[in-house]
Amino acid sequence: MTTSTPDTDPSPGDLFDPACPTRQVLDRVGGKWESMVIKVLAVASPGEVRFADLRRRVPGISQKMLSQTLRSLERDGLVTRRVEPTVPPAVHYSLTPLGLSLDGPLGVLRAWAERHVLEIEAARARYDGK
Amino acid sequence: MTTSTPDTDPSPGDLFDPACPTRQVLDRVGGKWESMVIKVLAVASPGEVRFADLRRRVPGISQKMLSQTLRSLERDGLVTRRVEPTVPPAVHYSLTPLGLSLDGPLGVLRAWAERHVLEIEAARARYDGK
DNA sequence: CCGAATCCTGGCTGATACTG
DNA sequence: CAGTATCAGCCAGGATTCGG
Repeated sequence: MTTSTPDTDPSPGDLFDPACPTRQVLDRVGGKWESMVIKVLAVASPGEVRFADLRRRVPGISQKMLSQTLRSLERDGLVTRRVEPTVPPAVHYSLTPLGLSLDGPLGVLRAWAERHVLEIEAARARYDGK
Repeated sequence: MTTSTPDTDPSPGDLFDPACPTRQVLDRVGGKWESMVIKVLAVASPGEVRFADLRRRVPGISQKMLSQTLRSLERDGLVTRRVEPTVPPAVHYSLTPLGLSLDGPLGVLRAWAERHVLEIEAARARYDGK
């Protein structure tokens, strides 16, 4: 309680800023496919993965969503796209150092999720039961 | 599958399971307001916060979204709801131990976001510029 | 093989108004 | 004060088709 007085104003303002870093990252990673693509690329890292391979490794994703996801990740500097000028063209994707560094924090979240998922499901069942 | 052979089959299958723990957590935390509410409650922890206070501390949220967010967090056992039988009624919210434990992993993500947001924005500007 | 373009739908979200 | 109900708009996401 030196200067901060949580009772009056904890001022966690950064989180509410439209340009808040956490907000931006959550918007990115919180999507339906982003985390899966990142994980697949992280597992393959530092190797590259072709579009069709990627699609096979992410069951259920459509071409559209895979393209879209990859483009947004590329835009944010998390993924590198390399086109091989053959016919038909072969496109390879890989994680940038930045993208790879994100896998750590995601891993922490994954670990938490796996450790507590049973409690969550139990709480959910309890809540729904009443 | 005891030996890991990332080249042939990394089998990250758990992530693709509809009941995948990470998926569930991301679906929860990835929402627009969940992370903010959790952070505000974590800052106040172990104290309680009233509905109106909460609303004041999450600028821009509507009553509807706050109610909805709190209910989903309560359902998953992350938040406790305590009703004081006065007139008018006063409702207090607080983080459960489970909810508080989630603030750690979220903190890791926040730290990563703050450390790398400039790189992301730079990459974005670069990508959009071309 | 890669991915862009189009159409379409369900769910999330916000604004407003109402109840206890 | 706390919460619900209703209506309307937007956008992520899926299916399909076409192009390079």
